Amino acid sequence: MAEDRDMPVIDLQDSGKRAALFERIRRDHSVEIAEDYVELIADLIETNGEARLVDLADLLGVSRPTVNNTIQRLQKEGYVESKPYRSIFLTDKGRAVAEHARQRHHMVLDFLHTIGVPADIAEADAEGLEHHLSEQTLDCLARATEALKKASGHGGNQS
Amino acid sequence: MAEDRDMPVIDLQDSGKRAALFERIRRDHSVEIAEDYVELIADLIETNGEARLVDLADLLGVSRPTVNNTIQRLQKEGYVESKPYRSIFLTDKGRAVAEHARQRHHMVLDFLHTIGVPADIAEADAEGLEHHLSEQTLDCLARATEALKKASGHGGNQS
DNA sequence: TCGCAAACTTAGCATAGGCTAAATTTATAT
DNA sequence: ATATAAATTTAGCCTATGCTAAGTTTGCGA
Repeated sequence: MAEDRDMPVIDLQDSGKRAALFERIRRDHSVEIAEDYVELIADLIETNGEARLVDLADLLGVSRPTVNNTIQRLQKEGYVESKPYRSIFLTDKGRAVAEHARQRHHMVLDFLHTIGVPADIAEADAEGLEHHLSEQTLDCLARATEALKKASGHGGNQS
Repeated sequence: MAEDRDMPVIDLQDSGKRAALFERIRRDHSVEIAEDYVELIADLIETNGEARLVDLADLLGVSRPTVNNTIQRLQKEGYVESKPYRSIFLTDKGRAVAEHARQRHHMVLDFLHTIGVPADIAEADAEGLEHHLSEQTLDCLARATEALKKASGHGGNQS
């Protein structure tokens, strides 16, 4: 009744559900960059005392104007604060996001190391994975990591 | 020597390495959509006998013109073939990508289920995660999944 | 067969993120 | 104190992905 054509076997009635998944992916993309920036700004402030545009550009591997653009967006969205020609600071919102991102990053990394992924590959993959984990999954991942550590811990190392 | 300013504590010498990670992320984005489309086209062909633009649009939750645009890009890049006003087919290259994507999808889903993520959340997260796993990590993930199944299932349902 | 509805395409627009080149501001060093 | 270098911003461009509205084409049913 919902389909006028030839009633395909695939679940087109449920397309709304499936579509929602992809919608989340698209939404996530806009958040990913915010997280990467904010996390990096937090790192820079912690280690350097301040976050300069030029350092962000170098570390992210993009041009200065690109960073400038993004910082202005992040400022509009309330993650960062900065006055013209001055360095960049996090808002409370930004700090919260950075903290959260860092936790996820560490957890993913810990997991990847535990399952035997070489450090450099783990670093690279974590960067991509960390933005796509729900709280639920993060939770389960932590438990699984513990389980695996215990399992391999007192028997020895897995190959 | 490399830094003219005040020699920050963070590893700016190594910014090239870090930048490369983010570069990969950015590159991945353009591939993600291709994979999603191609995977879905394969599904539709398998279940319906053909992949229509209108079904892709419904399932992806985007407008028809958007699908049309993307299909034209994918055609230029050699993943799909289609003549005007006709349905969409995969090239060999497209089929290979679809197969690969599907394998990763199943593996990620299997893993998430194994660590106890509820099915609907697993579906949603898998959609985001599956594009960011290197071969190495995929391999380790498969082994970890087996290990966890064995550990938790040795009284139960494991084949 | 021929009209109408569904499917597809085109046109025109918006936003995000990328770039280079050219201002502009800030900071430094002589 | 001021020229110059470094950092930041502005301007203008590009591509990808999204949208709506308005054409085309296809194909089905009366």
